[in-house]
Amino acid sequence: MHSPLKHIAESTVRRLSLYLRFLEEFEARGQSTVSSGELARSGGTTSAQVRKDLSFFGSFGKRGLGYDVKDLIASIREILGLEHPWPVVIIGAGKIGAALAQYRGFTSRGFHVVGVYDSDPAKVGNALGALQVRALTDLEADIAQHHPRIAVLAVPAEAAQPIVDRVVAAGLRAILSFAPAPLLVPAGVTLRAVNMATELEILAYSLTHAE
Amino acid sequence: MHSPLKHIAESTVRRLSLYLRFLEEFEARGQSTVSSGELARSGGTTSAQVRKDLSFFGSFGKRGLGYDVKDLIASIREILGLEHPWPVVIIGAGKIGAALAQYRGFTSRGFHVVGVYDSDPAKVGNALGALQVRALTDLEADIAQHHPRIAVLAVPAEAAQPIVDRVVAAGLRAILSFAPAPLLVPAGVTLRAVNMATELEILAYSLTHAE
DNA sequence: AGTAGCTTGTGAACGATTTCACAAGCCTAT
DNA sequence: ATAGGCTTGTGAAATCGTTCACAAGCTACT
Ligand SMILES: NC(=O)c1ccc[n+]([C@@H]2O[C@H](COP(=O)([O-])OP(=O)(O)OC[C@H]3O[C@@H](n4cnc5c(N)ncnc54)[C@H](O)[C@@H]3O)[C@@H](O)[C@H]2O)c1
Ligand SMILES: NC(=O)c1ccc[n+]([C@@H]2O[C@H](COP(=O)([O-])OP(=O)(O)OC[C@H]3O[C@@H](n4cnc5c(N)ncnc54)[C@H](O)[C@@H]3O)[C@@H](O)[C@H]2O)c1
Repeated sequence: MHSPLKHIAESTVRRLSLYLRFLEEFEARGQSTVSSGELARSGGTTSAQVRKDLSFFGSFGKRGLGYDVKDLIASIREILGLEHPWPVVIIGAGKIGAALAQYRGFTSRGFHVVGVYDSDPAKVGNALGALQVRALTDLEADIAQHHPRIAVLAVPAEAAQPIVDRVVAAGLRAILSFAPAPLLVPAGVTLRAVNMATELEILAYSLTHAE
Repeated sequence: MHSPLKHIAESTVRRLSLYLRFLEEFEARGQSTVSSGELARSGGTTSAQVRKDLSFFGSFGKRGLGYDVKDLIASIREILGLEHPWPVVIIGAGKIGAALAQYRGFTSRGFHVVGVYDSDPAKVGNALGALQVRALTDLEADIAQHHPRIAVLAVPAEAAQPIVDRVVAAGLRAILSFAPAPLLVPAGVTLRAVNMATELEILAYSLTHAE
């Protein structure tokens, strides 16, 4: 695998994550090799796209044969940085925060929720699966102790920016926010925002402008 | 507003949704006009981008002055198709389905949840805010009666494709899926998939490859 | 009425991403 | 050992999306 000096497009990284999912399905079905064409068909893209995406990081296939499923899984996991687990904190133990805290789809992919925090004393101590909601005041001390690498924000929009500032001050460098609020982070911190109303609005647009 | 014969990029539609949110904040603060530059600053983009995005749909501003906040809100709402409410069904009343069913951020933007469905008899009848979970067997009859336009899927991955087939057969043409499964829809149906593990994996990639 | 100061709307330039197309390479069969 | 059939890896071309840069147009002021 070369070290990618070039900047890699987000769309490429997103597709690698998709390929990984399909490869795991191929593996579960006992298929030992896969061609770029098969992978493309599962992912709704083209074989050239699959090969180009991989080519940014190295050369993983055998001409005439395709890719070894297990090897390619290992390679993509390494590219994405998934060879080791990522500890995650969730801030906001409301409806969506509670759902995320108990989501097995995170754990199974190596994202371990090490803490869930809420500012509401009525929520503190509640059990969420194996976890207990902790007081927001414990956040900094817990971060110093457990070194989570990613923060997931599930607080109301107006509470989001102060929380971002706190987790950044505490040393976190990656944030996934579900709050529909514009958030500012300093350079060097990656922020991703999932906005579900926007997703529905894109669907509304597509229905409105369908022929 | 011209009828956009040209295909509009998804990134443009997504930004329009964002602009709408900021415009509503400007309106709430009593600001009556806004320039493309101000809008750009809120949205983390450039003034040229804002103007270009709008220009695909017509000409909404006044040179030297900017945009009238109320007028632009109305125009963007019309572009996105938000002048009328959109009835939505949610399928799967588990943790994430329940959170979505009670999410006020949908209702406030014109997406009305008219039904929540689950195949588990133990869940049927449960209250979710003002709604009651209904049996999956009621789905087709309810769709015929209430004509929802959008289906939100919050069922386990392996249940997702059959549900997609059912809602498509029942006439729905837009689906938002939270299930991490590759889904096929016929031409003419828009499917969007939100994959939270992928979001975290993109963050893991960015942390892994940070200098 | 004319000027100064802003801001829009938009072709054209640029940059990024996707698609094309094919040489290179591997496997099997003869 | 060679041929045939496949599939990769990758420059080059094409397409798509963003940014630039400026003429056109509005308001306010004199
Ligand atoms: N419910 C959904 O389906 C959904 C979907 C998309 C986005 N969201 C967004 O996610 C966020 C949470 O939504 P929800 O439905 O879970 O709301 P909720 O009211 O159920 O939960 C919010 C939680 O955050 C806690 N909180 C408030 N301020 C806090 C702070 N400063 N620090 C820590 N915790 C704090 C509250 O005590 C509460 O427990 C909102 O921004 C919402 O817009 C929700
Ligand atoms: N919990 C999360 O935070 C989260 C986040 C992202 C994605 N997801 C995905 O969303 C989906 C639901 O997750 P969840 O955590 O809510 O799981 P869950 O087990 O709490 O809920 C799933 C619900 O779907 C119902 N169901 C199963 N088969 C069905 C069918 N054929 N028709 C209708 N209902 C059916 C079940 O009875 C259950 O109530 C899963 O695909 C999951 O991967 C969940």
